[in-house]
Amino acid sequence: MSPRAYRLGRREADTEKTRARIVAAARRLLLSPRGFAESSIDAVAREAGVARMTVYHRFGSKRGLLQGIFDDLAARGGMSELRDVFRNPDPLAALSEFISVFTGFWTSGRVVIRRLHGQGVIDPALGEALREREERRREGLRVIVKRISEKEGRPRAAAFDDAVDTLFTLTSFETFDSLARGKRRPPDVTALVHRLALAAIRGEPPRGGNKPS
Amino acid sequence: MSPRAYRLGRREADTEKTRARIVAAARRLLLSPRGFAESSIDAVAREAGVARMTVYHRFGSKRGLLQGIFDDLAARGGMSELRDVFRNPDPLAALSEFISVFTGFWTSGRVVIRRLHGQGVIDPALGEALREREERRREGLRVIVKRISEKEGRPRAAAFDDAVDTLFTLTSFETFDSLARGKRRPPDVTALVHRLALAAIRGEPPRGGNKPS
DNA sequence: AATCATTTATACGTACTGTCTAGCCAAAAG
DNA sequence: CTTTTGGCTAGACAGTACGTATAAATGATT
Repeated sequence: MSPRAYRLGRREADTEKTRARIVAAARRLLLSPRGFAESSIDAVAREAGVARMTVYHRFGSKRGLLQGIFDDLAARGGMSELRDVFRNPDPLAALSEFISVFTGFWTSGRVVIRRLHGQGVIDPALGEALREREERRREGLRVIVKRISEKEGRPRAAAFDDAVDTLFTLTSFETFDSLARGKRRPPDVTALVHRLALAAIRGEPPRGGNKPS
Repeated sequence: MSPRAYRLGRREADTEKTRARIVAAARRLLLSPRGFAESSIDAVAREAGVARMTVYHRFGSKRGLLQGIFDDLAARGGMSELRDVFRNPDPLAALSEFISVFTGFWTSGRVVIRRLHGQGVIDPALGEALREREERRREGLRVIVKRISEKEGRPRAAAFDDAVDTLFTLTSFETFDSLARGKRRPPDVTALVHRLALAAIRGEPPRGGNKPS
């Protein structure tokens, strides 16, 4: 009747290893040209050298597995550097670093992130989960923009949201994925985005009488 | 043996009607909250009041159906106005109109386009088909940027590709979809994008010594 | 040695895609 | 009017995938 006390102890390391193996296998399959088509739970389990049921025990569902992959990417992909960014006293420099960090992150898991985002559009629940994680990026940008406007003294009201949302868009994966093509390497993308970002926070109205109709 | 000559004549109108009914039904289902989950071929056929086999006869596969939906959107969504845009002698004004036309297009089919793009990421073949259709947008921007640089005399070499790709990104569905949130209506998005677009073609280097690291 | 959590093996149920075949129907061709 | 043609339909089938249920095997913990 009374359950006996039981801690995993040494076993915990093993279970973490299987979990990692599954995530790694899924990531590998997601990278393949056929992408999602090859990433059935069955295929992932085989690639990881594990039974199909184990995947369900660890992640509950395919959705859970995909969320696990994303979190794994975020953990490895240099997101930890964000702490340092906000320690920078110069907010404009912080913005620069912020952009660099995310360019790096998108680069590190480009194909996988692209597929995850795609699936996030198809599966509303997964999309919501991914969007939740992205909101931290927006929150970070709010802090930076606030500091900039305090320092430079530009307190226009609606302009604040415009600046934040614009920067959020400019630092999004989709923008990166669209710009990083042809001969343009990640640092070049960073430079491009940086220029646009400065234009966005400068907030000057268009001159020359070419108002959008 | 020798097949008799046969033209559809009046029947053609009927077949076009069924085709339209199927596309409309699919679009309707794609709009529903559950989105793709409810858009099985079977469900589409039922919604259109048509047999499942008919859908296969018309579109060949689910992929074909989705391509059909996209083409249908482009045909209805004001893409025809693009002709007029390029008749505008002032290239900067043309750019303005170009942005407006696409903001309008993205607005008109926002949810459906979002789901199609998502599926385009999952299904490489569909993705290629969609990308092909998008290349016309890039081509149009090349023309506009060329005219601008001729008029304003800014012949920097690499800057040309940068300007085109940046404008392509700024006028993409993803940018629109990211910016059009909260209280921001489509015209506001147009204005935001327009400002950034001008910054992009102006091509000034960032000042103030905040180079991206 | 008893207990517990992880992992496995196997079988089901359900849903969807895509193919095939045979047949129905109305418009076109003769 | 009769025959032909092509779009549409009906039903069955194979293949694949997700998710669930159940019982059992494994090996560390107590």
